[in-house]
Amino acid sequence: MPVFALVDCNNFYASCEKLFRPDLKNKPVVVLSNNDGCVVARSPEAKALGIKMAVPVFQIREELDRHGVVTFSSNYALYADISQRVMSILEDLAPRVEVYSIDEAFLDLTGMPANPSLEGFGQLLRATVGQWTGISVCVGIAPTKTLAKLANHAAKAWPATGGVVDLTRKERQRKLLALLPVDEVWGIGRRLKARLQKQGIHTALDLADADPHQIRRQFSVVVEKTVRELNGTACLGLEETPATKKEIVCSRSFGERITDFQAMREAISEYATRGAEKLRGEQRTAKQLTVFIRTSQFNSREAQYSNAATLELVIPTDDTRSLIEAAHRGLKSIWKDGYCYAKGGILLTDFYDPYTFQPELFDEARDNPKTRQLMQTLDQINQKGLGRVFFAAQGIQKGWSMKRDYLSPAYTTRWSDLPRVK
DNA sequence: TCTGGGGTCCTAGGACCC
DNA sequence: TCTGGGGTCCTAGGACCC
Repeated sequence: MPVFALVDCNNFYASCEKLFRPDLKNKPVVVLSNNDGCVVARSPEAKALGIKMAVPVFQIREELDRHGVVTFSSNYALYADISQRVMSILEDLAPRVEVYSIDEAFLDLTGMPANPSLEGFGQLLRATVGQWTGISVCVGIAPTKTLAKLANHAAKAWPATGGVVDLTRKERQRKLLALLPVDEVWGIGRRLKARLQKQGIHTALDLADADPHQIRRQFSVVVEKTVRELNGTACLGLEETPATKKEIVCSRSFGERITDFQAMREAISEYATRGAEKLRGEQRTAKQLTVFIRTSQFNSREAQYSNAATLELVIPTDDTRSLIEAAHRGLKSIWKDGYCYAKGGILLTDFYDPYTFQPELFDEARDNPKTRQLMQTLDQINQKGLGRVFFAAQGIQKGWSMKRDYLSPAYTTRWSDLPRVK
């Protein structure tokens, strides 16, 4: 029987911020999304105050102030760095690891001796990660990934479990499933919940007991697999090597609304540049680029407009200049004056390996060793942080760039920001 | 005034082919 | 009168995840 463990960091972003601020111990802390828009992480103290996940900040500003909640803008570089430390500890302790997201990993514990118990092993993971990084994690153990997710949920919800739940036994599985609403199940979101409820399926156990064939007919193979996984049949395996990306998106809400073409052109150039960097990081080239712009979907009093243009490049490329140029052409074709734009971005698709693309006979091949060298040099300079080199099209003023009013220092990635011990 | 960003997978329907 | 059927590829849209 396969055995999976899901290790999930508790309140990850909020915990990262607290690591370097001992003065915030026992204080409520929240972390905001890009642009300081919504709440995306809460410390236990903030949860206890009843602050909800994903709520727009402007709606609870007064509440945050009243309770002295400390707010942080997302500091992605910091979280990624801490995440790496946690993951490398897991990789040392477990035979096979799938890094599933910035704050969770699946482990394959199949064949692991039951002595010390699986639960004991879970405790070892918790203790080691806690001691070496200061991040607290919970562990769920079960014969399928979907059940391991639920076990982890239980470990978080009930402190009496000591942060580890072993759900390898059938009776325990059914006992837990009966307690959980169906939308706690991995893969069941808002829409599916509503549709399932119409059929009298309310708890995770109801879903486990549904007929898989009928579920497939009425919903999809995905939901069918979920039903089987809830019954202990593993349909999803451990994926150690990350699948190669099929698309890359760079998109942001603007700090201030954009109304003039020149500013939008700068923003789109910036996204095309970021996209090209990501592409080179993945060692891929792209043959398609989509530009999109939109007004705010939340403001019903403003005139609404949203549009996208997809361009085919002559040859697949990772050259920032070609991608900026294509993005400009696309933007020009969809731009309309007179709207207050709230968001824009680019999407790269149709990927190839560099060097392996066969151009058509008359394609003009701009992709040559010199371009490649130029881009490499550019990336190296920017990685070293020697004062960023950038394209004039990206602009200098950047009134549209995102709001990050409560950003913490780069404690772990910038020398000048290292925390001091007095 | 102020509402995230980056992904994946599946399905249905149309175009096209033999 | 009666106008195939099956396969593949593409795209748009829906749903979900963290």
